[in-house]
Amino acid sequence: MEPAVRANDFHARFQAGLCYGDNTSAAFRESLMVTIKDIAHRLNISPSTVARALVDHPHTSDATKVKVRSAAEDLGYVAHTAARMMRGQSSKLIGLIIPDVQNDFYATVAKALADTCNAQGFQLVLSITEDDSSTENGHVRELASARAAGLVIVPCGSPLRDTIKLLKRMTVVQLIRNNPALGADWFGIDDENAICEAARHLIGLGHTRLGYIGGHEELSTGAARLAGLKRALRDADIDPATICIATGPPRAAFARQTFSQMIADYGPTGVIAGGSRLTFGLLEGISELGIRVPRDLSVIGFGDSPWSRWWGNGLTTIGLPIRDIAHASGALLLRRIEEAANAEGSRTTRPSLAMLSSFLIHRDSTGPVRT
Amino acid sequence: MEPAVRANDFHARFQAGLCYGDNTSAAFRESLMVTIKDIAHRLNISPSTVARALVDHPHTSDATKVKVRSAAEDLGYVAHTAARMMRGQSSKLIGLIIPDVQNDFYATVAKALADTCNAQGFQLVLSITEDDSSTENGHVRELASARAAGLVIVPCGSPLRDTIKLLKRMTVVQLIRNNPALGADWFGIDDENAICEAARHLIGLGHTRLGYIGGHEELSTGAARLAGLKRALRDADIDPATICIATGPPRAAFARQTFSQMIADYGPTGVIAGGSRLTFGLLEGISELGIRVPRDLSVIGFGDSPWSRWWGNGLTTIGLPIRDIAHASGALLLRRIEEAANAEGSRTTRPSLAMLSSFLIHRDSTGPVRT
DNA sequence: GAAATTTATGACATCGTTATCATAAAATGT
DNA sequence: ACATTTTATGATAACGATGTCATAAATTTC
Repeated sequence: MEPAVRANDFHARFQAGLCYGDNTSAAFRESLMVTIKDIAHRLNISPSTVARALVDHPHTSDATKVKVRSAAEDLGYVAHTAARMMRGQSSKLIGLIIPDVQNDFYATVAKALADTCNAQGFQLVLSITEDDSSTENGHVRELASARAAGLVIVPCGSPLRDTIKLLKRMTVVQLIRNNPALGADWFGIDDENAICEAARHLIGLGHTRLGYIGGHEELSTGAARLAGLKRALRDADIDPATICIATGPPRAAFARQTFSQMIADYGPTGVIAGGSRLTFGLLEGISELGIRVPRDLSVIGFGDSPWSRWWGNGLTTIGLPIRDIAHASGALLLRRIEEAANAEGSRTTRPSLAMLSSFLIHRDSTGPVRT
Repeated sequence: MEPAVRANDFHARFQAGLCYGDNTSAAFRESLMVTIKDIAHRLNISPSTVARALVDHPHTSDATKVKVRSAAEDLGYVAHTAARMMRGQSSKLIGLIIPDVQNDFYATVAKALADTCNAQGFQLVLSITEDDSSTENGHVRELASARAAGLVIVPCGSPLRDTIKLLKRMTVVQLIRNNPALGADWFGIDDENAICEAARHLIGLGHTRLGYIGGHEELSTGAARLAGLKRALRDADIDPATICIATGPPRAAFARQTFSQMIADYGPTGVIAGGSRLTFGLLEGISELGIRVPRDLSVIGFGDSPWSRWWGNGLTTIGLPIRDIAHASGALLLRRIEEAANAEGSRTTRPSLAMLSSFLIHRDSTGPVRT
């Protein structure tokens, strides 16, 4: 049915495919290196004056500004960010450290932050960890080395000590997951209530053979979501030991495998995913096994995607105000950056921890239990 | 007189007790500014020696290396990328300029390139244009300013002259869309054949009332895809004037609106989307109008997404070797960067243009025309 | 054991920009 | 017209790391 990606005539074409480029010789590369001194030299004025003219310094005559700007344009001058940065404390870089981008959840965050950065003259450095603490460390180290003005991070379960040490010195906003060791601001979901509500929904439909696939408990989200599940169970007088709870790496593959096993070993009538990537894996598993939803299984996904309503007759999901979180965290980060720049020294305000509510979106992947 | 507070003062202050244990006070911020001189000062050796020890220079004794490393670790030294960059030509930044990230298509590219960069010690700067040439220009300018080592770009329809001027000087690989004015390498899809194959599929099923929603013709992809459509029509002796062809901005909103109108005005029995975001909009339109697929309409999407098979009974799509393209373009970019670094000056190799084939994935959103 | 060689270190200049200060030129006030 | 302010410019010194050179120390060689 679905052919695997063909390694088509790629190589042949790659090597054969040539076109005729007119431009380019030694000159063009050197022209990128046009410096303030070059402009100064050409106009027979001092570098200082050129620098001032370029940044619209008040103590500069309009005539000079015009002259300089025109010469700069002419020579193709492009300011050297690194040299500029040397004088200031920090760069105009903002880091975004997330486990994944191929996911509406994080892609939305990336887009929102990119917008925020863009509007304020920052550049966004995208770092993907895949939840690996060592990769995470590498990214954090590089961002520290680049003197990033700040960063937004979805920290992995147990960051390396070095990572924590570095992050403590930087302007950081945590997203989704909260690691108190960082003492940093946090924007997240009310995870406990999110899962609690979902579980209640299933219980309300008569389901008692429940399955839950969530992220590791070492993740703040993993723990909170699990707590929410247990609260719902307690409230309904269901012994948690009688249902099937699985936690592990928050990846699609884990959910898919776990689900297969869960079906074989336990046979739940309702299942909840405790993460966006886990949702994806769960749906894959359901497709694979050809399970009829909601006839034979009720399903609730975590995080609403644009395609959620196209899954079957619509996937019931836990909707998240992810866009709000992303925008708010970006705005907060910028504020913190400004604070750090102005109030050189002690930070008075304490880390703010903000939690936004989720909202269950009822669609047709959940239904009353069949007897 | 006395220069502003220097980083070297950190130690003096620390010992004078001006910095208190609480990690949220002045101390931690300044400690990020630990410099090679600080290490040198503490060990009573010269900065040069410290620098050499840190980069494992051959002419350095092991004893010194150990001493220096330990002191660096101790003080929490983090190399200052910008300062390092000053001597070399270019930074360790690689730019990725794409219209969008909230899209499997581009998200996959971002992931692949991030991996490639990561493996080679580069950092990925993510720039989102939303197909706006002015935004694009801003991003390119900033990347030039940052002396990015190279960049991968999905150029927008008609880049500003300034953008082209800048790009010509940089190490660039174009993705998907090809702008010959840049004289840069390009990796793309065989767009013409992609759409041609799709159209033939519909025609083969008996459809003659066809709709096509594609990107602007000023986009190289828009033009090629349209050409493919027309070729299929010509081969089947269908006058292009008798079907409904719409081109516009490659956004979901455009496709959604256009589709509504197309249904009202023309009533096609088969429709093809000429872009990944257009596909999304088309599907939205179909949902909105409650059209039964493939009973009343056959649909072919552009670009296969993980959720494509979950749409209805499966969406027939034009599959793209996007991962291959992304990886290959990243690898090529790195090669070009290396070339540019070594062969200081004239570039001998000409821009390569590589085109990969798409593959139609037959699912259940296409069927024979009803009579 | 002296000369030649290798090895380790320090002093200094440099990358491109900008902040500081000093100075020159112009504008203002009396 | 002269003193005073304002305004425009230039010279210089940083920012932090590193490459170049010179020199000191350790090693080898005859």
